[in-house]
Amino acid sequence: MPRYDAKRIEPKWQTFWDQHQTFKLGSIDPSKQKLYVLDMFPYPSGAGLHVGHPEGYTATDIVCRYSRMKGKQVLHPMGWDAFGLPAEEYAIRTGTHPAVTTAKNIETFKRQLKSLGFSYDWSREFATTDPDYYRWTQWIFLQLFDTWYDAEHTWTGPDGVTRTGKGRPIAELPIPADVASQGQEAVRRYQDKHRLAYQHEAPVNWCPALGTVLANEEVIDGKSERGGHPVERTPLRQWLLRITAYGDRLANELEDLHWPESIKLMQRNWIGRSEGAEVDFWIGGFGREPSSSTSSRSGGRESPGSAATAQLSADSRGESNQGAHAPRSEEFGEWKVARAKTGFPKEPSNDVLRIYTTRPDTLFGATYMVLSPEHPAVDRLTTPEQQAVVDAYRQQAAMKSDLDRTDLAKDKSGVFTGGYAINPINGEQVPVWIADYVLISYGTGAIMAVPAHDVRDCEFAEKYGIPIMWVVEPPQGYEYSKEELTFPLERKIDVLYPFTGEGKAIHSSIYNGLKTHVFKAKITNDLAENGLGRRAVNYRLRDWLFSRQRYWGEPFPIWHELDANGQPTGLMRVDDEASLPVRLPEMADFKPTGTPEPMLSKAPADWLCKTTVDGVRLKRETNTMPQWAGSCWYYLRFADPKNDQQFLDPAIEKACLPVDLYVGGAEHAVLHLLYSRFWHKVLFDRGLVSTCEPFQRLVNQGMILGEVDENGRAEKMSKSRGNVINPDTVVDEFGADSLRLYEMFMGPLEAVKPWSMKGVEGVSRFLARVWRMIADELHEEAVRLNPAVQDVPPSAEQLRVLHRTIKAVTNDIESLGFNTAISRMMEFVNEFLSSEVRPRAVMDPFVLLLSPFAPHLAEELWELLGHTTTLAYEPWPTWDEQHLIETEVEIPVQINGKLRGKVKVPVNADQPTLEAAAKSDPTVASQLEGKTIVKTVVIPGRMINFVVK
RNA sequence: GCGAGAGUGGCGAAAUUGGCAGACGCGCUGGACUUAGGAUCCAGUGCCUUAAUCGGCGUGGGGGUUCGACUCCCCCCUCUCGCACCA
Repeated sequence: MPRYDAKRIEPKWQTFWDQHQTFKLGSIDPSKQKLYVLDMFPYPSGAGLHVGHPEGYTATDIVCRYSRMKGKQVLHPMGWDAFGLPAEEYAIRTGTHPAVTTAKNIETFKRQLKSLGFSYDWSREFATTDPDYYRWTQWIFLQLFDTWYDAEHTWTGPDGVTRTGKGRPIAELPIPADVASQGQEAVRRYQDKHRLAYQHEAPVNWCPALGTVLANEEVIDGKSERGGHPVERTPLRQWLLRITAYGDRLANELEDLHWPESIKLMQRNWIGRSEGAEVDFWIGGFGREPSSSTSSRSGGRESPGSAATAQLSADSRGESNQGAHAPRSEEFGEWKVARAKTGFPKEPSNDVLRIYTTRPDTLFGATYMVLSPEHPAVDRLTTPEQQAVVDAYRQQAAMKSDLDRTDLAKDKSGVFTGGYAINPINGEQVPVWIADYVLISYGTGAIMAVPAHDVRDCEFAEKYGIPIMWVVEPPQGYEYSKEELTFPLERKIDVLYPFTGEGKAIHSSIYNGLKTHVFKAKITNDLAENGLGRRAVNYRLRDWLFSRQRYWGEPFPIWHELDANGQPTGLMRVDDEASLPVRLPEMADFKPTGTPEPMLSKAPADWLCKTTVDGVRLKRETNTMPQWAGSCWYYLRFADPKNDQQFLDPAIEKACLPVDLYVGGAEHAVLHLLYSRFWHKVLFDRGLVSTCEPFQRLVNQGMILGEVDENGRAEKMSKSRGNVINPDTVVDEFGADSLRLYEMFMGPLEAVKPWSMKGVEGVSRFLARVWRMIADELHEEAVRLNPAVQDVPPSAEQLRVLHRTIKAVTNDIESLGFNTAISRMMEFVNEFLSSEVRPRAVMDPFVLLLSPFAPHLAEELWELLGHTTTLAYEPWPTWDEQHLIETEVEIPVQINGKLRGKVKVPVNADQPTLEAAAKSDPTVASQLEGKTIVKTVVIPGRMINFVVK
């Protein structure tokens, strides 16, 4: 009994909290302050809890327990992100239904979390796989399906900021007259094209072994992240969510969030907004008069500023080709005149190639164009002579995954289509190539190539002997250093390299001499005025591929209409709200179909098909949603988890949201955290939530590495390295309080830190010392107070130590500096263990300070100190500066900035007193001997410095 | 390559606005109590020098600002993370 015994104490209090529902949050009182503290809920894997989980969970638990004692209403829930591939993979191997595996894993996780004493309100627990939850996931999908993005709509948000662009009900989508005139079906198809949730056919990463498409981030080096199976590119009709519509708002509204700058930056980069211009290059009725070849051009390589480039000035080049292509030049002139009248069309017409560029100021340097191999104009442009190579190249490109295509270690490749286009700014003919370094999914899928001022274009032009034309003069003093030729990676281009910076325009006709940024604005304007171009914004962000061919995910609440032959018409119906959830059908066979046909296509016919009352045959959508769907909105449901009338009561939403503190790993920086923000904004636009952003403050806990090895290095924990620490064994050996305290004591929450079992022992010893400070360890039979704990008034020094500790611990918790908070409590204990008398008036508040960190031990000691209720809602101790005042302080004495001694002086000693005291110090005196004091710097109560010669 | 962050004892780490570098813990050394110690307690512990003081050197390296720099400025090195043909 006498020793500190976590095994006895911890289950006792865990049972107590359960039975008393100590941490259940009832209805919210709007007059009291609320605090919503959220952990990223775990995927309940078969491996059980990892020591990384309790790191963030302990941090939030400390904040919650502290905040409750400060009188706040704390919402602190926990649940399970339980859909996903691992359970389904396990089902394929063993035949165990994913629901069974999932339930078992949740049970393990819950037992483990409970054993750590976290103060979750377990009455709010749910899993994303619960039909009562995914019912509303499906419902939110229907909201996305029912929404279109009105990019013109201007409105003012709750923050007073005026924004442009808002999601609106599809019923409010204006239908163009020509569509409306074609009847109801045309209108429906038009609407379907504008929904935030839409279907689109595109090449995707298809993994036959896993039987599903994968997101780009789930594919590594052309193989699946899970299992290392090959991934193919296959065009498939898939569901996409129009996240790109929200690109601007997702980027801009990061600004005011209390998030780590690195995460904000990652999101901005991921969204990748760029500004530039779209420009139409004229191709006319191409194919009639293929140009002889590029060799007719002055195909030599020019160096910057050489005579060769001057000779290729816009005018002379125009003339040199005049003869060979006179008819086309005339037509071009006519086209240009027409364009000036009609303006720049919304969609590119068939007689142009529309390109996107961020450097319209380099238009005069465009010596060729590149289309992505999938570009629809390739067929029209390709000449008969080039048809074979073009076809071969396109086929080869189609086989490559995105990752293969973007692999920098590979050479650039491409083929000439035989076709030419005319540069609208100078009437020059430029050859049109196809190359897979141009992606169909970005911009317009076509570029103007300016090898003099773009690294990639330069490499390509070098390889294929395409002329290079300098149109930007680098600023004075710019050095054409050879090293900058390095691209990609270690490969050198040793002839010429591009200048990609800003400078002054050359060889650019009337624009010569303009600075880059001025030129950009001016030419964009000029192009727009002549209907040849327009300002444009692009994003690296792609629409979110939202469907998977797995079983273990949310079914879509969507039906496809079938025609008389049983073929889909492309028209859809939705399940009405009352019929949700669309439950997963029971299935016995989890083997992948082996084709891109979704698993659910093997579902029973009564689930798959039905006929409407008006006789239309319908077939269910058989894709399921990705795992991210459930985690996109779980933080909302926690506020109102049992509501079976709506996904979230608006009054409760206003009272509980947004999340005030969100803690989790940085690995979700551009996935979950971006997807959630997107959904939240859609829900906001549709009036379903009242804030623009879901997570006010975000903190990323740092990864916990394995123990430092003999080389002084620490590596990631992994099964293969055999350095994984199981929280269960730590709890078993040292107790939950020790594990919690250790994980907080290791270092700053956000830092990457190595594990140390010795360190756990250390904090465990500290807790034993706390126990000994208050409990009587010498008494063998019963738990008793240590005789040193007495009902006597504390000394001034004891009060000083107490109040210093209260102040430090309070401030440290506020700033999430848990490691230093713990060290302050250690100092307190070191102090009082050597004290014969430990006044109860000092021990009581100390136990309260300790309670957020080591709640089991604290409750036990609180009881031992004679209290009869839980300390969970005891007022947090406050400090009084009065007690912190010291009468005497030790002041460092420096000579020329070097510490030479220390003197004790009264705290309010004036400068002369201080100087005299300092000079009386023997060491200082001897150092000053024979020297002149030139200056004396005194910071009262801080330090004194003699400057001597 | 681009972007972000970080380099402090043997190890994990502390250090308000520039003001005593190394709090706290681990480890180590010596001692006490012990049949025993992986329990507990006491003392010491940045490095060099010293019997001990004194002294000298110390926050990745080099320069600078200042009475005074882990902290601010410039250059360089190393490590970690993220992105990686987005025109």
